[in-house]
Parts: sequence; structure tokens; C-alpha cells
Amino acid sequence: MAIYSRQRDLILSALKTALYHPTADELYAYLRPSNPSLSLATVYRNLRLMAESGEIMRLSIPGEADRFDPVNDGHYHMVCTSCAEITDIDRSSIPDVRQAASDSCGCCVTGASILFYGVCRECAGKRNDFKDLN
Amino acid sequence: MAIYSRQRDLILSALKTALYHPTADELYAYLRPSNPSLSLATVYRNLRLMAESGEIMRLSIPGEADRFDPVNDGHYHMVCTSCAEITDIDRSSIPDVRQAASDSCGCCVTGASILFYGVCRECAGKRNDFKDLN
DNA sequence: AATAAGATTAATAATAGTTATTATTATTAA
DNA sequence: TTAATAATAATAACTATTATTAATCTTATT
Repeated sequence: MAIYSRQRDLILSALKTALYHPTADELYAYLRPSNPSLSLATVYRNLRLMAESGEIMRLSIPGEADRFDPVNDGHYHMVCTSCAEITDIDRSSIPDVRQAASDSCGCCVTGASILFYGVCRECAGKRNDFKDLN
Repeated sequence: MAIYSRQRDLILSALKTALYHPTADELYAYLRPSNPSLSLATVYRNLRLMAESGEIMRLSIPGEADRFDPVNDGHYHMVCTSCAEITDIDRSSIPDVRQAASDSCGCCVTGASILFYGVCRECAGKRNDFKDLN
């Protein structure tokens, strides 16, 4: 998808600059001050278009607003159950489970979306400090 | 969680009787005729309570309403990209990828929610019949 | 450069899914 | 039995997202 509009370009570069995985609304809040005429619907629409074209990655976490990742190489994500931060997990480090799924259900499994849950390093560190908090 | 109310009992047994993975709204539509005073919010609330207590399983599929599974043994699911039907996939038939994820991100991964995508057997069969439809 | 065709926008309305509120009713415990 | 607690029905409210539409911007063509 060619960059066709200033707004799409803005949204994509904001997403690429972000150090986390923002929601549509967070991107909007970030861009709004410097682009007062930007519309929230435009943010949603362009994120959807870019996700559909495979240019970026949509990240659905149950019970939360969708988040977006500028890197679409099929990598996975881990959600910290303590602070909700999202950590990237390289795809190549996870064994492919699609064949096992195909064998199990007797049909052709072509994709697998995995969301890991755990405690991120920062939160794990904090846990060790609990004794200091008492 | 003990069965405390007639409504919760109703909702749980309807879910157990269902031959698929219904949404809150579908359960409501199913129960309403025989229980005209049942409230949709009651269905949502009880499903949420039972999912939180681990009695049932909430199934989030991006872009769709949440679905529910009466069996909470951590099994996985496959969504047919053709007809949207959901097939259960036994947990034991899929290699555990949590350790690989832990190793990759350097933190403790305790859970993995996997949603497989593919074509169910019925739809795969239909595909072979395309020639008959022309 | 002018212009016509088509795409994109801003603004806002609308929708879907879900949760919150509240007065009332049911359940449990004393 | 009665007080305390919890659940309900009905409905309002909320959040995330998409649809609508008139106006504006792009692009290709003259």
C-alpha cells in the first residue's frame, strides 16, 4: 500500500516511533496536539487498512482495545499479568504447532495466533523487593 | 462456585447442552422463550462470574462477540476461516510452547492462549465439490 | 495549468458488545 | 422470623469501532 495521504503517513510513523504497542485512541491522543484536525475515525480506518494489507499487525487482547505493532513478521506477544505490558517474542524461537493441530482435528490448520501470559522481568524484579515494602 | 440462583443454573445447563460455543446473546435468545423474565445482563454477569471462577471458559475471537465453552480443561480452538465454526483441539495433542517462550523473552511465561485458523472438514469437503456447482 | 474521476478526510451518527445502576426479589444465617 | 446478604430485571450508560456524508485532497489526463 503506497502512502497516499499525509494522515496515513503520520499514523504509521507515530506507530513506528512508539516504544510500546499503542491503541488507536493512544495514537490519536499522541498525534492530535500537532494535528488538531485529525479525526479519530481516520486513525481507526488507516490502522485497519494497514493491518488488512499486512503492513502492520493488529493485536487483540481479550477485554482490551486492540493494539498495533509496526513490525509484521508474525512474531508473538506476551502480556504481563501484573502490569499489562506487552513483550515481543520472536517467532523463530517458538516451535510450530500448526501441524500438531492439523493432526489432532483432522483438518488443515494454516495459522496460529498465540498470546502468552506471564510476568515481565520488571515485575518479577519488584516481587523480590516485597520484603522491603513491609 | 456453588449454584446459587435458578438463572445461573439455567445458563450453565444451556451452555452444557449447546452443541457449539454460544455467545451471551445466543444463550439469551435460547433461554428467553421459556424464561421470559430473564435479563440479558444476567446472562452476561453469570457468564463472566463463571469464567472468572474457572467453571467455564471464555473464548475471544478478534472482531467477534466472546463465546463460551462449558468445558474448562484448557483445550484450544480452531476457527474455520470459511464458515467460522469452532472446533475443539485437545491440549495434550499440542506441544507445550511456554518454556520456549520463557527462554526467548527471559521471563516467566505461565500461560498460552492459542487460537488456530484453518478450514474445517466440512468446508474442505465442499471445496472439492466446486466443480459440481458450475 | 485545468479539470474530471476517484480516494480520503473530518465530523459525527450509529452500532455492537458489555458493564453499571437501582429498585426489587430471592436466599441464607441467626 | 427476621435481618443481612446476594441476585435479579430493566434499563441506562459506556467503550470500542464502523458507517455516513459532504467537503477536500490526489492523481491522471488533457
